Amino acid sequence: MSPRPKVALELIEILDAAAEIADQFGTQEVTLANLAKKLGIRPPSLYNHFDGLGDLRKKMAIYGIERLYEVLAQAAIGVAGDEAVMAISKAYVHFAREHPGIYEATLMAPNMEDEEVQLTGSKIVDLTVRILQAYRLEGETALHAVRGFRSILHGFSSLEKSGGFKMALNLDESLEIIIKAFINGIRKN
Amino acid sequence: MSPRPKVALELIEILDAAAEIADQFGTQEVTLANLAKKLGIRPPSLYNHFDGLGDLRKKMAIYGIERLYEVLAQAAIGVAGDEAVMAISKAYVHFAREHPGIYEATLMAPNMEDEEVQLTGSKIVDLTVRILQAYRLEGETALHAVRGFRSILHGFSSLEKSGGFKMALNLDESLEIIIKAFINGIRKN
DNA sequence: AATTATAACTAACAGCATTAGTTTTATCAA
DNA sequence: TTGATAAAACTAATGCTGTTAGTTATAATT
Repeated sequence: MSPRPKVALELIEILDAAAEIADQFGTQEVTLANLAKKLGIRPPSLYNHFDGLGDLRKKMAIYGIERLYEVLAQAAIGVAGDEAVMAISKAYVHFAREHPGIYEATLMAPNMEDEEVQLTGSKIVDLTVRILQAYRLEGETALHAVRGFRSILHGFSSLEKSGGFKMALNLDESLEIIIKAFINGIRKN
Repeated sequence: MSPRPKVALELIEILDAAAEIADQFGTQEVTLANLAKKLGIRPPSLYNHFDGLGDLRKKMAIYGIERLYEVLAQAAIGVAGDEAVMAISKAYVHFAREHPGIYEATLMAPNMEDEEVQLTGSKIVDLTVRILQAYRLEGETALHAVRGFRSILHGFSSLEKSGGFKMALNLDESLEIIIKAFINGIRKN
């Protein structure tokens, strides 16, 4: 109840708490006030762990991208080709569905050009590139294809979350059809 | 400089001002304080025109969706099939590029389930459906395809804006390749 | 000409991020 | 064992935000 507690708060505990708020109530509810309340400390004390709200958002973005990467990497184990593409696609969308707050935070860094953010994000790009190597695409086509997949997955997740898909039409089925179509389209010339 | 001016402020002027702030400085800068300053009035006066920040965001979303629809509808005039799909795709991405703030506001309504927001958004969906009719897709496939196109276009625009595409690779070229691939994949063989 | 409704205003408040300065205590060196 | 240091909490205060309440001047209407 006083300065310098027995065991100090770890950054990871703070990020977990922030992620919980984000998933439960939305990213706009992860304020320093709410976060401090959840942790049982006062808002200014958070400044001992990160440099203000912008820095928290950046750290949450990196934290979220890393969690997403782990899920995708797991999904890609032991599969290849179409099966691998479908596996990571489903894993991506399911992650965004189960962790809407963390996923949203993934794109909420104050400066996405930030080196650390880019570096973490490039792990996902690299993973996708590696999976697409099965298709032996020529030249820059593979890179364009990666952009295509990321667009589809992010766009689908984003629209699903914001209620953009209103029609009574199975979402997982949509995803499967969309991914299959894009794979087939990329494959042939 | 006093109550009840000669000519009252119109809602459209307010939305234009808000859109200008959004495009120029980002949506997070369209605060009631900034908006009032730009209009030469005091923040509380804005409550005569809409019911708080949430209502402004909703009105901005509708305003943005309508402007986007106009652009897409124009792009679809006098073209059909692949050409039409490519035309509205480019128009969509260019709109998001030229009006990043307005585009972002398009998805920032407090409640995307809102009837008025859904109704405006369905105009874009309908337009896309009509264009895809050229492909004579069977059953629900057309609806899944619409979801695919929206995912690609929104995802691409969103990632481009947030700096997600880091590589030195032409963006318009990527879009063209992605759309062509998806069209080919969706077309029945 | 008198009334009414409108759209501005001022004043005040709560909640937010943030800064400055303080205090307690765990850790480490002498 | 003791003393110094640094870490991590704290209180207090500031300026910004959206918002509400109540006021006033004027355009429009009766």
